[in-house]
Amino acid sequence: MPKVDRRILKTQEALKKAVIELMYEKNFDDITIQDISDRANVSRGTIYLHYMDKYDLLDKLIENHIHELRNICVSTADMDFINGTLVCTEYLEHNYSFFSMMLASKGAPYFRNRFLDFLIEEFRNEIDVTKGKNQGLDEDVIVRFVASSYVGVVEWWCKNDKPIPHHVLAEQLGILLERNL
Amino acid sequence: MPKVDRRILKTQEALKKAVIELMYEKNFDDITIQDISDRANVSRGTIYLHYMDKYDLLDKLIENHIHELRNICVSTADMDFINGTLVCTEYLEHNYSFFSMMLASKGAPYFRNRFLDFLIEEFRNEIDVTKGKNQGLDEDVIVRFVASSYVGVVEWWCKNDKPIPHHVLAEQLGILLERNL
DNA sequence: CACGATCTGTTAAGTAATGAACAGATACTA
DNA sequence: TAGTATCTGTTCATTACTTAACAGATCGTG
Repeated sequence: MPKVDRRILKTQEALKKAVIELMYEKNFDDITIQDISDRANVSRGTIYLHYMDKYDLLDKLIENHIHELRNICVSTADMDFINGTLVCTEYLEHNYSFFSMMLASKGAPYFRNRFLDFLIEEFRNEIDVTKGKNQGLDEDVIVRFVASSYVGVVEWWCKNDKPIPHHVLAEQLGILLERNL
Repeated sequence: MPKVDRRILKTQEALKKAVIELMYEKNFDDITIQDISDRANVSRGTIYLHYMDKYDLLDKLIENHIHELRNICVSTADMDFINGTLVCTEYLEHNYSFFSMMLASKGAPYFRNRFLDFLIEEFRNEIDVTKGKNQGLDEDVIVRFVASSYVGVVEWWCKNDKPIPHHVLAEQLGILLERNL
């Protein structure tokens, strides 16, 4: 790892934080590059040193989180579903402002789909339709079934402002995943 | 005003914030330049672009706040004591982490004295021993009397974790100042 | 429609911050 | 005591960010 300059990390952090904050306040399409640079306290031109435009910035922001989740899946591959999911919900908890904004706000179907695709891809590695409880079922069907329910539950959790602690969420989701995979 | 580069403001902000945070955790003498640069997420060498050493940094930090308080005194010169003091306590409230750290921590007599000197200087402008209720009193005595009591009350307020809202503090201090000046 | 205002994306020149290195100071400890 | 480790203050070349300016796009309003 070539170790990136801390200035790069700082401005990118500031920009991402600014976007999240602004998305709480207005629709993404109504957010201007100037809004973002003002909020992040960064020169407007600097944004273009890192991103093509505001859509690219949002993209990278989303992609980062998906990437992190993917890493978590790799590192928890040998855990059971409850403990593996616990690591995931810890990540959700820790980045709650992002996920709740992306899932609870009306105008963000883009992330929901991106999240769903990621989960489908992950669960496809878990499923085995040649033996066990899912023998004979269609892989596409069962994968889609589980991924959709997972997104739905996380959506519910975010939209309702964390009605249960994240570790309880992990436990319950873990049980349900265990039952279906 | 030549308008300073926002990078300068950002690093100075980060450094000041870092010092305040660290002073909650340990004695100022035990804080190293490295601690500060690490906490502020700034390169160590950068500190020396702005300050001579950590004592200079602390000095400037204190001086900034005294300077702001002085400006407040100028801008409130034509208000009565209650409303004028309200603007001051708003400033205390807004920078509570700084003032409480500086006044409530054991090892910070330096700021207390700096604050006292500032108040003496300010009250000297207010006092008139040639007429009114203080006619015949010694200027040094009355100025010192009022300034000491002011510091004492603010110290009490900080050490006891804001036992009353700042505007109540302002009102009561205003009455007491009115009575003595 | 024309207008003023605002936003965009890009450029250029200047400035601040960076990481890495350095010798010297100070402190711990074996 | 020597040896190790950490901190300091400074330097240097490189990089990222800054401001200011620019023309062109978009938008709402008279």
